[in-house]
Amino acid sequence: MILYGVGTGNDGGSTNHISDGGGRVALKKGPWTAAEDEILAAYVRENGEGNWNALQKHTCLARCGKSCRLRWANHLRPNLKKGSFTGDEERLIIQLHAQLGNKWARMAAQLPGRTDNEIKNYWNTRLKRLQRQGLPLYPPDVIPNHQLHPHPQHQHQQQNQHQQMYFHPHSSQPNTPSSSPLPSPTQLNANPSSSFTFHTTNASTANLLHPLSPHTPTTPQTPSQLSSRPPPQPLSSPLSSPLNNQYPTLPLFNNNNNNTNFTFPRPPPLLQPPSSLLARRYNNSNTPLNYTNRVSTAPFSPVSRDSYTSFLTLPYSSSAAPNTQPITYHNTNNNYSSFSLNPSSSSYPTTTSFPSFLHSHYTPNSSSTSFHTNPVYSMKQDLPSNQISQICAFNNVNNFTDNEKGLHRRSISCSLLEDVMEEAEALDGGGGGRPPKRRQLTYSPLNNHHNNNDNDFFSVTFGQYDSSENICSLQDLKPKEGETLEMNTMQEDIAKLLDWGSDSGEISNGQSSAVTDENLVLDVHQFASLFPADSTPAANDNNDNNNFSWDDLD
DNA sequence: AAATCCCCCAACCGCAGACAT
DNA sequence: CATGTCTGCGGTTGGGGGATT
Repeated sequence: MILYGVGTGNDGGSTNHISDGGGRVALKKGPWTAAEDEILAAYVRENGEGNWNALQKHTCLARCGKSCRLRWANHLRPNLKKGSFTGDEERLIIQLHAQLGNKWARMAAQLPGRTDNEIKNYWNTRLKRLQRQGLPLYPPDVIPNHQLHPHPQHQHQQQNQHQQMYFHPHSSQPNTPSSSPLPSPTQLNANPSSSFTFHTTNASTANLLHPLSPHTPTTPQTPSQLSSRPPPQPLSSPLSSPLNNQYPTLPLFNNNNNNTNFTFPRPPPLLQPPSSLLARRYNNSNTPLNYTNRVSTAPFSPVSRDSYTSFLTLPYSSSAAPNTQPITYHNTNNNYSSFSLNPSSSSYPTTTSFPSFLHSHYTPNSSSTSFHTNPVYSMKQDLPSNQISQICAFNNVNNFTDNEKGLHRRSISCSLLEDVMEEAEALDGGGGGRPPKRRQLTYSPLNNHHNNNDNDFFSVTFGQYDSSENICSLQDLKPKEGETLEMNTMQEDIAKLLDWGSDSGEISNGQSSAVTDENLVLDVHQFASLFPADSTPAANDNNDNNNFSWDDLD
């Protein structure tokens, strides 16, 4: 293993050293650079999520696996929403916190595009503010779960939470809509195609609250949980028995009305299970990932993931793409959800279902390219660094032929269908213990990568896009047998550029997602140094094709 | 203008569970 | 079954930057 000395310590980041066989690898800590983001994003596109430690081993990225996972999950993965929480989201967070407590990951599962870290930060900030103001954490209508159902094993924790929740209960103001720190309980957007509506009618509340949300923690979420957790409760009020504390009734902000509708964007259904179920064990070997030991694509592969989330995250995809063919959502008798997928190509999520932030920059065009001149640079001014990679990927897609796009779509369709089938198996099998191993589809155009780079969609994250001979694949960043000398040189270059980027290109405050123009350009140039333009004719082909060129960055 | 306070948020750390060997 | 590894989660920290003094 080659030691990449990328951590200089003078960029705000520090280094760790881990033992790696015969040598020690300097692992960088601290803020991420745009160059590192690109490497990470390219790797995930190529190999899917998981194997975070392998990432460190097989790329030039001198980051520990945990750091990579965090960076991907919080900043780079597709369809992340950025910016402040909306009123609806804030309401939902409060509601979920009352129900779940500090289960940030579960809360994040209910808030498409939001990360647990975001929610946690939001809540902690809010907590401090309300404590300082002496206001209660919850509106009077929201009764925290643990207050409804104290459990002996958690009394200590509950007591602490109680103290948090009502820091100065006697000084709190009445939570009128104007005085409450919480958003007023106005009706949310009740687009029937993209929202749930809660009819919180007394005793039936729990039965509505709970089953409607496939990710509600007391609902079995995974096949393994199906067997290990109690089945959904029958249609009776949880209040009917003091022993039944599983499904609390939550008045949902307005108990003046016995029939209050509460609507919020529908969370992704079971098709987007907790990553803890699916992201595990992609590759436990120390050998470089390849296409034979890779786990099937959906839903964590870069291909399926993009389409998957944009496709299924209805509140966003539907608004961004009114013409997108609908998928039918079934709330089945057993309170689990399923989808009906139209296997026809017309129902496949095309670029029209891309996140809205892309639409301002990216115009789907079946025959030619768009925003190809300085795709990264031109986008960056409006987008945080975590979206740059997506732009690049979409940019790439737009450079492919219709045939290639067709292959791409079929691949994703296979992935989606694969998931549906798998989910059906899981639900049907019930009680089967562990979820079945994810099927490895026998055909996927992605499996042709090692044979034909022309189909290498997502490996082309940076560099030139339409030259089949010079595609800058992440594969090229991996040490290959017989390429030791060359790769060493490349890795040294990367190490240098990262080191150098740390010294000069990275913004000083370490807020890695806020990449400055200079920083980004420098980072791109750093990559340009790895892929000399003179070896890639297309790179200099700054002409009719509008192909990306390093020269364009100047 | 300088100092201080506070908010925000990215990233790290430790722990626990799942899984492989 | 024991052990090691990997991953995810929740708690915490620390720096940047705006607001306030």
